[in-house]
Amino acid sequence: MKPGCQTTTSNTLNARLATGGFRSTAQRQQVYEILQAQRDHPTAEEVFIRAKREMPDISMATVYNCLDALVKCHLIRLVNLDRGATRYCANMEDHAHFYCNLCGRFFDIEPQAVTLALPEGFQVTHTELSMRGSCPECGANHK
Amino acid sequence: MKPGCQTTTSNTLNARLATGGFRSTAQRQQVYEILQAQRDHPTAEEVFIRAKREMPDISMATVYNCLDALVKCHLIRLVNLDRGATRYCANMEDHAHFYCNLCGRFFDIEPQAVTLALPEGFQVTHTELSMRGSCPECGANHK
DNA sequence: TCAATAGTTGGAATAAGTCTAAAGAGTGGT
DNA sequence: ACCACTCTTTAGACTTATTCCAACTATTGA
Repeated sequence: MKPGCQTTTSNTLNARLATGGFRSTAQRQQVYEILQAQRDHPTAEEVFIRAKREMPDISMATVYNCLDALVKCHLIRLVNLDRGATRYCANMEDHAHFYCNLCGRFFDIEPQAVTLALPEGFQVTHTELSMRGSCPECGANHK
Repeated sequence: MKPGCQTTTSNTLNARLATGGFRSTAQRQQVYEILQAQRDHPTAEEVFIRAKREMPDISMATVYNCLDALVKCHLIRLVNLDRGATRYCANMEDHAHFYCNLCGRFFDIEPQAVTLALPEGFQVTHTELSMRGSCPECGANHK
C-alpha cells in the first residue's frame, strides 16, 4: 500500500467523519477502503466478506453501521436496483447506474444531458436514475 | 359503479390476462380495479387492506399473486423507492416518479426531455427515474 | 489517566416477500 | 350433467435483508 496515498485517503475520511459527528474507527476505515479499492458496487454482505479478510472479528451489524455513517458523511452513496440488496458506491460524482442483465455487473454512466421539465413548485433533493440492459461486452457476445 | 365503464375496463383486463395465459378471476379484477380507482401507488399491503373491504376472505398471498399476474400482463408496473415496500402503479405511460418527503405522496411526472448519452454498445431494456423532494403544496406550506 | 461517550459484537427480532401443499374453481370432452 | 384436468387461492412456514438489543470495548476530552 502506498503510504502517501493512504494518508491522504484517511485524512479525508477522518475529517469528514469528524464533521459528521462520528469517531474514526478501524472498522470505518476498513469499510471505506474496500469501497475505494474495488468500485464494483458491492452489497453489504460483499463488503462484510471482504472486510473479514483483513478483520476476521468484524460483524455484519458493524458493516451496516459503518456504511450508514459513511453515507451520512457523504463519502459513499446507496444504489438500489429493484428489490435486490442495497449496494454501495464510492463514486460521489453525479452519475446514473447501468446494470447488465447478462453479466450482472454495474456500470457508472455520466449523465451528459439529463434535463427533466418538472411541473412548477416541485423541489428536488435527490434523483436516482438506473437502467438495465446489456453492456457492450455481453451485447457483442450474444451476436 | 358505472356499468359501461366497468365493462370496458374488465374487457381490457380479461383480454390481457388471456393473452398472458392467465384466467380472469374475481380477485384479479378486484386488485386491478383498486389500482385503477385510486392512483396513489399503494403498497401490496395497502392493496390488501382495500381489497378486504370488498372481499373479506382475500389473503395477502393472493394479492401478491394477482399483482404479479397484472405486472406480467403489462397492466400495472412496479415502483421501487429506496428500501421501502414495492408500490404498484396503473399508469403505463412512460413516466418518472416523484416522492414528497413531507407528505409522503407519490406523483407521476412526465419526462418531457430526458436524453441520456450512453456510451456506445449499451442496450437499455428498462429505465427507472425517481426523485425525492417537496411537492408544490408542502413547499408552499413550509414558507 | 480516567470517566464519559460512542462504537462494536453476536444473536435475536423484524419486515417484506416467496414458497408449498392442500383445497377450490373453471373448462373441455363425453 | 359428470369427470378429469388444470389453474388459482389459501394459510402458514420459510427466506432474505436489515435493524435492534444488551453487554462489552475503544476513543476522546479534561
